[in-house]
Amino acid sequence: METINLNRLAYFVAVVDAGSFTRAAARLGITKTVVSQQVARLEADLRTSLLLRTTRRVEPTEAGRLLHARSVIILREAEDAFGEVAQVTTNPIGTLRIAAPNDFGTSTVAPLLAKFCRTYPACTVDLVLSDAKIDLIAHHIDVSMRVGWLDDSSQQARRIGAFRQLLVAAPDLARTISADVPDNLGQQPFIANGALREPLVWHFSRADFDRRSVRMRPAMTINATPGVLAATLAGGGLSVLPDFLVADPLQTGALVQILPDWSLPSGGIHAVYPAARFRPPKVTAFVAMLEAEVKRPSIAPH
Amino acid sequence: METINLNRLAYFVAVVDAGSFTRAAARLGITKTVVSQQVARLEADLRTSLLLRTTRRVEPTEAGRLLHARSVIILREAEDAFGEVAQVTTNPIGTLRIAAPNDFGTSTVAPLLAKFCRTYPACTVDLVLSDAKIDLIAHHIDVSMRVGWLDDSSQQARRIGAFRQLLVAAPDLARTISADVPDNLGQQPFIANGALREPLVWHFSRADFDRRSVRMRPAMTINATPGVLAATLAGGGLSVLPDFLVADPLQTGALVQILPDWSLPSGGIHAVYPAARFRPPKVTAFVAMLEAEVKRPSIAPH
DNA sequence: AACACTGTGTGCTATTCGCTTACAATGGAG
DNA sequence: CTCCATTGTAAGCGAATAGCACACAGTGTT
Repeated sequence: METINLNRLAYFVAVVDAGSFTRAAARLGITKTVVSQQVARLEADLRTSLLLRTTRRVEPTEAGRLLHARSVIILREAEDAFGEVAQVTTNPIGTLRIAAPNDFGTSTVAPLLAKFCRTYPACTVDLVLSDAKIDLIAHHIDVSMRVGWLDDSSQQARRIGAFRQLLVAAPDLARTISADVPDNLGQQPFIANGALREPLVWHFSRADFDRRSVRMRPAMTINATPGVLAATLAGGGLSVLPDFLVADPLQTGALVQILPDWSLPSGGIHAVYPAARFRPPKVTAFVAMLEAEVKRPSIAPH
Repeated sequence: METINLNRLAYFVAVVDAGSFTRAAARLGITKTVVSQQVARLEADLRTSLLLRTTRRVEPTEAGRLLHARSVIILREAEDAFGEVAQVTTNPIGTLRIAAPNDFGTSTVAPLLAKFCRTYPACTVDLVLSDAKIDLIAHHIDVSMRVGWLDDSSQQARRIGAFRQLLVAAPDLARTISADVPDNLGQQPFIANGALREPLVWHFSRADFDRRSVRMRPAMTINATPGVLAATLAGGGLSVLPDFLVADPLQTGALVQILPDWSLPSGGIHAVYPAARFRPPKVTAFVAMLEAEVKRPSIAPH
């Protein structure tokens, strides 16, 4: 069957409800000519007279009454549907699926979710922790947190903060290190992070001009950052860890920063969105909250 | 709120159902370009992304899933509504409201209704008997039977038959009338029909050239034709009655035709429709059946 | 009988629909 | 890893449609 123009239903219903083409046109904000024409076309499409017109009165035929009753329902449902969509597009509401790497997700994102759910009670959150790069669209991810360095990607991303990488060790081990330049660090036991692209070579810099590259000697390799942290806390060796993971241990003294005058390359914290024309408010709200959290002084670069 | 183009819902739903713009376009019989554009406009209207597109996969967003679920319902309801209307427009179905004058309605229309309802079981009939000319539209009349002579009217009419007017009397009275020309009929007792425009002056004609006009002398005036018939059967006088009313009495001998060589003006039997572009099949079916009935030899002009 | 008002027919313009062509992106095959 | 088929989108174009202003015929009221 050929498809029928649904928009004309609204015109037709308006005429029946108003009991007049003129009033319907006024209500719709268009000319009565158009209303007359559109209804006539609807009748032509259906090959039915829907309205019997006098210059004085407009009465629906049996078919007209029938169609009117059903069209009213249809139009109200459509309006409801659009209203519901409008809710989603204007308010933070619905299910927010966040992807994050295990370390950052556990240390920073997960603690924030409680506050987020409290602030936006209409939102439900799904946090998907995974260090693998997953297909945002296939997994219905609204926003993916990426920590480190973005490879070229067509997806839309926004840098919401940065993190420093800190060379740390347990206090007992740290005491044995007296050097104030990175050159000889290769002799120290090092816990390599197998999740990084280049876990062993580190580029130190100081005061914008002093640069040293050091190749570490791995005492052990662990392929997940939280594992590296645990081994480091246990005194297994030096390691390079992001600030957001070691902020607490450093404050409590469970870890000590080695060579604090030297810095390692900083990485970015990014929110990556699937390619979409419009961003749902739930996503914007969450990213804003996370950005504020990330920029809190406790883990901000000094 | 501004109105949203409902037609685009069909495009959007087709894409979600097909899981691909290309397949949706094929199914809709249009180009994928159009589908892409229409969905994009729908998204612009709603200021929401409904679909996340890859060249490989199309996934609906949360808003998209929401809208899809509701749109499917809306579209199916619309299709149902159109189907129901199509029923009414293609089959004799629904309520048929017929207006007819008391005499013709009682003598001819009413007896036919049983057959009509049997032939078209999906039809219900409302027969409105009234000698007054009523507003077809205001009373939701589908077809009005008019017997006699149509005055100028903008409404659509169709002549489905004719009737003769017969000068009749009860047999006892008829025996006292020996004249074979109408000239002296004015001396006979006459039962005038007050429902006619000119109840007393009658124009007789014979053989295409012999014409006489006679003014009758009313022994009584009755303003409803069935009453005139009753009084005539009782021997109250001569009267002029339509053939469809006196067919039976003439056959049984309860009435006798006076001056059978002379004819009185014939009138038409008309079906008058309210002004409408399309005629419902129930109306067409009824008028056809009535026309066949009217043209049956028993009451056809000789 | 004059009049206000209704719905419709008629030109006319702006927007939209739909097609063809061209192109960037993506995932699979070799 | 490269080639290639396929997908969705952009651009340009012609046709159909929506919408307007205007004029007009019919109808009920004053």
